Amino acid sequence: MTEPPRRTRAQQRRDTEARILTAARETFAGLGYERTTIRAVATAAGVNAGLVMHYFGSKEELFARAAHLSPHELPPGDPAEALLAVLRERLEGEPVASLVLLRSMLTHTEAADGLREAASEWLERIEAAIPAGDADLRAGLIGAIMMGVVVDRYLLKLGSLADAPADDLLALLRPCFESLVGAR
Amino acid sequence: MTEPPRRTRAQQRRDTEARILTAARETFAGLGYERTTIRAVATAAGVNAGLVMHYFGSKEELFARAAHLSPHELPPGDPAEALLAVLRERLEGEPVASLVLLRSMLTHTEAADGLREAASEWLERIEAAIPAGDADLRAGLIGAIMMGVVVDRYLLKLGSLADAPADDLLALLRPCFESLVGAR
DNA sequence: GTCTATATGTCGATAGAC
DNA sequence: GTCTATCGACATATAGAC
Repeated sequence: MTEPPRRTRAQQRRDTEARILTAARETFAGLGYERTTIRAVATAAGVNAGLVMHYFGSKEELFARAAHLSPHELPPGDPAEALLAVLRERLEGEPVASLVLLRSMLTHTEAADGLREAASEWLERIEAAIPAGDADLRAGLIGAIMMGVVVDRYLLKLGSLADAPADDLLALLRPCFESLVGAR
Repeated sequence: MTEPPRRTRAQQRRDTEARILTAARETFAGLGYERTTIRAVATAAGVNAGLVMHYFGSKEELFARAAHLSPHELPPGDPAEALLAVLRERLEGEPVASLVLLRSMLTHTEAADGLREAASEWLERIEAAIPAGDADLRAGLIGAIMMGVVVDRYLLKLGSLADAPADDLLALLRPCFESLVGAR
């Protein structure tokens, strides 16, 4: 009997799979679903295109795995401040995982669906925290605003949001959130 | 000599070209740049794919012609109310022409550039109307908010913005715009 | 576990018939 | 003015060698 290999085949597989997944996330986040090719992901991960297919089955499956994001909780306490805290997380470090879905949300149905699913649960909680009768509209606007700010800052860079300190943005947005959360 | 044709070749050409352009706008707005094919546009316009190429030269050129939008002015008077008036235009009728650029802004460089170009001129005017020292940030946030609301309402439909009356949305957004426009 | 070779499809673009 | 035919590039996905 020979020495057992220092890394088993299963370990090796998990390793390579993780490398592919990281490369996929970066490529999908950068180029969107249509423009990223299995070949490009494979090259970025240092493996062959066939191997990516062998592990993930299809491009669609690879995207689903790459786009899977852990749901974030809405902290307790004052609703406006809780929302600002969530937005702060999104604004302080570039959220690569979220960008996978955001980049393709307008051109790839599965991305839009995934985002809708994540958002609906989230919107419900915001609604529940808002006393007003038109809580759904207010929650929808809050969601649209947060989406717009993150998309502009990380993907679109239309204005000067890209380089601004998160604190400055949050300070300017606080009155907005307060008025949207506050009762009529 | 025979009777002159009721529609000259030039007229016919302008006619067909317009039909193609309309079909292109709808398809680009609905599917984005990558997923729309010349063939699909041609079929929607009732002509052959070769003819589209013959008239527009390339898919990129067709997109540029379809995406060309007329710049909108910022009305004079109170800045916050002026912005709300502009947003009202966007929220009352589905702006198909704008949606061509918006749909592809995250996945097609030319669309992002076109939007940036249109936005920069626009942001400058908003900045000029804002007294505060951090006018660029405030203007950037206003732009991001308007973008987020329009995208959610017409393309993403995450929440309940899609079916809401424009007046309700504008009423809820007024305090936001006022606080962003107002001096510190 | 990983790679090679290739089947299969679809796209943008070109050339030319009618 | 409009359509037919086709080329060449590149994609996903499959089958199987090593």
